Amino acid sequence: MYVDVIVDILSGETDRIFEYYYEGDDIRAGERVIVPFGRTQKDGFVIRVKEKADYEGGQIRRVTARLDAIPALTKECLQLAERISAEFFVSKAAALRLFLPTEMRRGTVREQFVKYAQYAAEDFDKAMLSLKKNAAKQRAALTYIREAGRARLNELNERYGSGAVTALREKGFIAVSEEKTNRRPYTALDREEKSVELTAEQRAAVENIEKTEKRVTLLHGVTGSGKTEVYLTLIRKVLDQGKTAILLVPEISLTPQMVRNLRGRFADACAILHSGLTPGERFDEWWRLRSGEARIAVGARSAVFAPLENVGLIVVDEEHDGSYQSESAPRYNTLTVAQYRARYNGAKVVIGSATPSIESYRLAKEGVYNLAEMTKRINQRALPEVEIVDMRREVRRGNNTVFSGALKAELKEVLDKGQQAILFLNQRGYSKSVICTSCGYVPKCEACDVSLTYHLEENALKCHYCNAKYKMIRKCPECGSELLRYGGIGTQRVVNELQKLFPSASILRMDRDTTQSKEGHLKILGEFSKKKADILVGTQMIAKGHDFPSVTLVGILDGDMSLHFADYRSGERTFQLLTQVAGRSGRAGEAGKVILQTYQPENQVLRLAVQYNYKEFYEREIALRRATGFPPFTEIIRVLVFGEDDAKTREVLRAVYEPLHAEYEKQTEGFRYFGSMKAPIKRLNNKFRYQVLMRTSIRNFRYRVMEICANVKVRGVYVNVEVNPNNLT
DNA sequence: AGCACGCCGACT
DNA sequence: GTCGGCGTGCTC
Repeated sequence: MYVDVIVDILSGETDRIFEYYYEGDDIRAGERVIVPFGRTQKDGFVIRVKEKADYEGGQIRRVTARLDAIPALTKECLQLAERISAEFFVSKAAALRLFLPTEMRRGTVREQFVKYAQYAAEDFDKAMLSLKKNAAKQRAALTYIREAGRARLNELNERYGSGAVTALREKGFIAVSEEKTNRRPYTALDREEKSVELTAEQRAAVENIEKTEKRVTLLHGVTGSGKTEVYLTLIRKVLDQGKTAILLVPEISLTPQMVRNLRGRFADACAILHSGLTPGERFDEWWRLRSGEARIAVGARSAVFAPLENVGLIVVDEEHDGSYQSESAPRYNTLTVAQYRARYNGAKVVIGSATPSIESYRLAKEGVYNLAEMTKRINQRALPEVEIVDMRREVRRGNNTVFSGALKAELKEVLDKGQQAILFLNQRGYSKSVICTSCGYVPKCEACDVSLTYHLEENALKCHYCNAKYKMIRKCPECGSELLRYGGIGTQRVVNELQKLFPSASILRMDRDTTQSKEGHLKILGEFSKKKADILVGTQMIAKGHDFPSVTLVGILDGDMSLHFADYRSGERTFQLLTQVAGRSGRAGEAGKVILQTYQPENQVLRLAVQYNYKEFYEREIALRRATGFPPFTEIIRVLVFGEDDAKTREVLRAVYEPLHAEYEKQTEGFRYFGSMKAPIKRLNNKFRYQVLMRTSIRNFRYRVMEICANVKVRGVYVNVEVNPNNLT
C-alpha cells in the first residue's frame, strides 16, 4: 500500500503531502508513523492509504515504523484538521498536532503499571505447614492475602516486609501481575451522586434545545439561573442515546467546579483535558477518551479536540469568554471548531452565558442560532445591590488611596461580622490608557471611538485600530486638571494598603503570580472557602463561577479600567466582567452588596451593568458597532509579519502589502480601514514585527488575504493571518 | 525543520 | 593552501 503522509515539521516548506510505501494492507489513515525524510527520520501522520502512488518525481521510500496500535487520529480528526488549516491559516502539521496531547508526540510519558499480588497457594493448610516455625511475617502475609484474594504489592511489602513477601513469591504461594492504572486528576473532587429537580424554566430550556432544528443554541440565562443543570441534563440524555459529549469551560480555574458536578453525576465516564494536569494524567485521560472508556470530555478550549467518536453534544459554557480564541499559534476559534465537529457528527452545540458576546447574540436574534432564555434565578434570590462610588469625589476630598470611604466602611462591617469580602481589580494591561482622575475623561480616537494608548518612545497617544497619532496631553482638555493617571493598579499594592488599613485581617491574593503551581487556583480558593482568610484580592480569575457562601461584599476597585482598554470590545468586556463579579456576592442566605468604584459614574455601560440590563446594553452596543464599523459589521484582518532580519522582514511585508493594496484599490468602498505599520510591539523574541491591518465588510475577504500570504515564503520570516484578534500586540 | 552543497574570508 | 561562515535547495 501507499500512504499520504504529513511530516510533523512546523514549516511552510514541508507542509504538504509526501508519499511512502508500506508493505502490507493493515495500515490505517490516522496512524502516526516514522518515515525517512531526507537523511533523517521524522514522525508523520498518515492521512490517506491508497493502492497506487501519485508521485513520479523520484524514488518512493518505505515507512520505517508504525507508532500506534490503534490510529491516534480518527477520520473526523483528519477532516477537521484540514478545515482548521484552511480556515485559520495554520499549517497542516500544526492543525494535526492539536488533536494530540504533547506527551503523545514526545513519547516521554508511558502507561503506568501497578504490581498486584495474587493468592496462589493450592492448599492453604499445607502451605502454612511448609513455612518455617519462626516465619511469623510470612504466615501473617499469607493469611491476609488468602482473605483479600489480591492486594497491591507495595502495600503488602509495607505491611509484612518485602523479605517475607519475596519468600512467599518464590515458594509460589503468591503470584505477581502488572496492571495498567490510570492516573486520575482531582481525586479530591469525587462526591456522591446528587440528583436535582429542574425548575420549570430549566425544563423549558432543555425541551427547547432538544426540539430545535438548528445546530447551535444560545442559552442566555441570568447569573444563578442554573445553566449548569441544563447542561448536565442534556449530557445525560445524549449519553443515554449511546453518544458522547464535550463540555468546555473558559479557564482551568473553572474546571474543578464542573468536575465536581460531573463526577457526582457520571463518575468515571468523564475525563478532564487541560494544561494544568500532569503529563501522566493528561496522557491517561486522553486514552480513556480515545478507547471509549470515558464518554464525556471536560476542559478548557483544547478539549474541543477530545478524541471522542459519535459526539452528540458540545457545550461551551461562558461562551463570551475571550479564552475560547487561541491567541498564539496555532490560532483557532473554539466555537468555530465546535460547529465543525457538530456538523460532522450531527451533534448539537449549546453555548451558554449570562452576558453573551455581541456576535453570538446577534446571530441568535437573527435566527441563525436558536435562542433559549432563562430569566429567573433559582430560589428566586435577588441579584445583589450595586452601589456606584464616584472616585472623582474621593480625589477631590484628598483621598488618594485605592479605597473609597464607602468601601472602607463596608469592609469594616464585614470584618466585624466575621463575613468575607472579595476585592476585584483589572489585570494591568500591556497598553496604558490615560484617565483624568478629576473628571473621568479618557482620550479616544476620533475615527474609531477606541481608547488611545500611550507610547513612551514617541511620547504620543496612538490608536491601535487605525494608527492615528495624537499629541500627548499634560492637562485634561475637559477640566484642565493635571491629575492624570496611566494604566491600572496591581494586586500586590492593594494587598499592602489593605493590610495597613486592617492589620488584623487575613488577606489572600489570587493572580497570575500566586496560581502558578499545580492546582494553585484550587488551593487558594479552597482556603478562602474554608474561611481561612477574610478578604480575597484578585484579578478576573476570581470573577468566574466560584461559590463562596459567606461572601457578602464584593468591591470592584477600578470599575472603569476595562472600559479603557484599547479595544473595540472594551464595553462588552466591562459589562461581562461586572455582571460576573457581582454574581459572586451573596450566593447563599444573606443578600450581598457590591461596591463599584469608578471615575465615570455616569457611563452608560456601567449603569446598565449595575441594572443587569443585558438587552438594552446589547442594543446600544450593536448600534455603536454599526456606527463605528466594527465587528460583527466588519471583520478586522491583521497580517502580522515578523522575523529576525529587519530588512528581509520589511521585504516580506512589501510582498504581502502590494497585492493586498491592489485589492483595496479595486474595492475601496468595502473597507473601513486599510494600512500597514509597525506592530504595536515592534520587537518581540528578537524578531521585528510589522503588520497590515484592515477592517472590511467584504465577505470572506480573509480567504483572499490567506491566499496572498500563502504565496510568500521567505526563510526566517513568518506570516500570521488573524481575524478579529482579541488583542493587537 | 534539518541537512548538505557551494562559494568567499582569516588561519595552521 | 584549507577550515568554516551561512545563503539556497531539497526532502516522497
